[in-house]
Amino acid sequence: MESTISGVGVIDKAAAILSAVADEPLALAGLVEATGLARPTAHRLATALECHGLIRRDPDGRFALGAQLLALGHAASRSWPLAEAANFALGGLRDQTGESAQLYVRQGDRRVCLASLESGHGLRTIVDTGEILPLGLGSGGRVLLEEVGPDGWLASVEERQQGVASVSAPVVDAAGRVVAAVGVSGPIQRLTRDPGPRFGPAVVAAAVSIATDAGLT
Amino acid sequence: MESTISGVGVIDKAAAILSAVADEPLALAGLVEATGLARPTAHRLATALECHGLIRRDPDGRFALGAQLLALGHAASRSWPLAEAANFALGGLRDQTGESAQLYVRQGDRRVCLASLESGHGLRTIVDTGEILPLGLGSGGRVLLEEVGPDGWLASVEERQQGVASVSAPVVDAAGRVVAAVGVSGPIQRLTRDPGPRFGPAVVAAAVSIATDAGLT
DNA sequence: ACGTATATTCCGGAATATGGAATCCACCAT
DNA sequence: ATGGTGGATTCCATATTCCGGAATATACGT
Repeated sequence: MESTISGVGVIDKAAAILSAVADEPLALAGLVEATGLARPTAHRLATALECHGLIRRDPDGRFALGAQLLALGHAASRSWPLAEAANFALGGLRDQTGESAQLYVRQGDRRVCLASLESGHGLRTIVDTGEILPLGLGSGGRVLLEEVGPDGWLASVEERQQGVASVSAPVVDAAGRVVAAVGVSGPIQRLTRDPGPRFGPAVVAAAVSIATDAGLT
Repeated sequence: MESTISGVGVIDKAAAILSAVADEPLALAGLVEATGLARPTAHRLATALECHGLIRRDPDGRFALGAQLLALGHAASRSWPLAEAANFALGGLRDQTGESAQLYVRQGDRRVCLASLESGHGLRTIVDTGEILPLGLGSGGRVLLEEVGPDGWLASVEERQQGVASVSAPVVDAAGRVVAAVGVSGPIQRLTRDPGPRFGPAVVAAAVSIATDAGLT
């Protein structure tokens, strides 16, 4: 029976419960449907998670993500050397380009925003820390899939969102593995339909700077 | 055999691993010491959590909090009606008082910051969303312990941090239970050593407004 | 090349999670 | 009040799953 993905069944189920509940608060019946677990099992695990603050009950009694996850998320970004290093370099990148700058890491078949600084313009792209975006769409995602051009950067225009363009570059570790993607994004009006040549070099420089500052050498 | 606190042993252990790792990245040996688990058990559970992105390995191979926790933390604050309502009311409170404004909820024997807006002053208190503070110290924490004065607010001076004072009020649900604490905080120089009378009414008003907007009636 | 410290895997035994069925509860309509 | 319905919650025997001592592998320093 190799139906367990992590080697520990209970943890697979708990993770399934958390991501089911992450989409929207769910009553027990909804949780059962979303996870495929038996009703007593879903209930037992959800209440167990509730004991540890990973899940809470909303005013209607439905299961929702708990306060402990806020604390852990905060601690997670604090403990990430990459995020510390990035916040400095992203500041420079934003000031230099005048556009919003973000850092993404891969998480399974998606990407998570590790750090984000917003442009001062009224019209700007907004991505929150912790936000999830697809891997295949947008320059940041495709950089994480190792699709990089010969100049070390990759540009995309209206792939993920209408009217938005972006330029990203990989942050690589000593072994050459892509560990993150830095990028700037903004409206086509300012970035134009071919933003690569104009923003690429600055983005690549920021990526190198982040890798150095984070000690990936 | 009542050694299990949530009813599901594996979840207790996984939660212990997460909070151990939240303090600082740990090698397996450190994880064993911090949790009291057997080495193989700690390893198996940690790698299982790693499969789901709740834990990652830092460049030195130690266990640290994973990217999925950022995503879940973000989703958690999104799904919190209280946080939505608070961000509006906190803005008003900050503009009205000129000081930093925060919302806390209780999480076990601590409190977690659900939302935070910072004062425009150069000298100001800074608390991040997701940050953890003690329950017993500071007006916000003590409000969560139901210690409220007759006027509906509570002030504290230099309890938690030197030079800082704060005034907080409880957000109560329909049943009268305290579900959160709103407050303003800032340096004694501006708040004085008796900030209650000056800020209390505005804080109480914000608390009521949050309760209403969040649908707690 | 050797020794040490650490991480990782193995595997039999035993505690633990499982889920069908029964129970309880809140709410609504009669 | 009373019966009925849709949910959540608890029970419990069973088998599955997890546990952890011991063996092994790996990385690192000398």
